[in-house]
Amino acid sequence: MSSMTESDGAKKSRMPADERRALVLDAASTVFGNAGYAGATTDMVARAAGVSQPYVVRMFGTKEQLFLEVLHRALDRIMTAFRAAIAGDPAVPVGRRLGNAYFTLTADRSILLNLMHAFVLGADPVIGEQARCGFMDVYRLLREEAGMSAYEASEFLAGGMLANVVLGVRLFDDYATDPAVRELLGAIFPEKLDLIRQGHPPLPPGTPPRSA
Amino acid sequence: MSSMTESDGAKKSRMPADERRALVLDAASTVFGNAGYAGATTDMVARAAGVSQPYVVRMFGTKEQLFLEVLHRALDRIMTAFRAAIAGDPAVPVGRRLGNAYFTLTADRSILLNLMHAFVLGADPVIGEQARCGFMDVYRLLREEAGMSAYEASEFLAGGMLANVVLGVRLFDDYATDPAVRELLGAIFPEKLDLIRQGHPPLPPGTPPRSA
DNA sequence: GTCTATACCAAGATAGAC
DNA sequence: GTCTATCTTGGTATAGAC
Repeated sequence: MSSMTESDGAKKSRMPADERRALVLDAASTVFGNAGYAGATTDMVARAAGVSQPYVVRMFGTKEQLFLEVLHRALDRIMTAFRAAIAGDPAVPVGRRLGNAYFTLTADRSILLNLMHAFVLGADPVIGEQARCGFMDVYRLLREEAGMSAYEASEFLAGGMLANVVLGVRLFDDYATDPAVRELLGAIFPEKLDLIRQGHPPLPPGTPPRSA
Repeated sequence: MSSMTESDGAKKSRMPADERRALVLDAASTVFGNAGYAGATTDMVARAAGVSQPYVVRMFGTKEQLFLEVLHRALDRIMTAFRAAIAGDPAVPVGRRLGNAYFTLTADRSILLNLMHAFVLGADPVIGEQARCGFMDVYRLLREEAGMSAYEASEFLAGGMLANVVLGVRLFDDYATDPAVRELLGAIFPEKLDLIRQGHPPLPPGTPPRSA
């Protein structure tokens, strides 16, 4: 709870800590998602969040801790979305429900991209450790909570990883020009293609275009 | 050809340019594979290759160009290995042959890891572009040269991406301790597990253990 | 062909004002 | 709670000797 009473109309003024924190975390997710852990700077994050660079460091301690928070939030979102899917309509098969849930997550591509950045940094003593744990947590959820077999779980994960790579490599940018791209996207996201065609999916509403 | 005549017993002395260049490129592949493009430094590469930092810059112009060479070499290795597999024994199905070829590539994990680092950097104007092209080149090879359907190709790619992630996140390090890890690896690399168990595969012979 | 020395800049983090 | 100013480190790249 804050002691402030003035109305905050998206102002530059001060706001409750939790709120600003969430704002910066969102910005960090986007920036890290695009540039990766090492490629991103705390200054990029600050700019994207509209605050000063020292402030983001102050809030999260270090750049590494900030990334870890981004990573954990991403893992949380996935686990939560999957659990909701598992608890969903029993008329449709779990795999299908989970696939839909995953596709929905795609709307904010930074979630999946940060996972990938972490996954590929397994050599890092701290990030790598967290990445391993997170990855296996998802696998265990698939096996134990969703009731998938080892084979089904690995097939599901494989599809997810391909989707992540397709998001990461920005294949959608070439959707219009390259027929092979269209064909591949159609194979990866069956019956989602109509959504994709409408420009809906991995180009989230609130994400400002940002290079490097 | 060099004008030198002295025998080079892994000496610190000068050697033909091509040879040193290949040496540095190998080192760069390892270092970039572990730390990623931004996370790696030209100094790490220099150390790993046993030369001075300015020299690696001199040889390749910039860090970015060095990474691009590493990336292209990785793509080359894959395309070459796949084409060899396609031309292989017609008695065994193509998908099987390609899978085996991919598993063999796994012996030098830096090849696959650098691909992943590049794939997830699609937002980068130059690396991203190369990554997109390389990715689609592989897809087209699968479709046009290997004769796979769009569905088969995407399934194959999905399995490959999962394998890459498993390499990146260093799941093999937990092979002994975590039963879930063993189960998953068994599902991903069927009938390769005996090799894995012997410690053979993604722990290549000549790669010095390197953290960060 | 390869090194040493170094210029130069970018980035993370700290101090302290408001 | 948030900023400005700044210290410090580390990293790319250049100059030039051997």
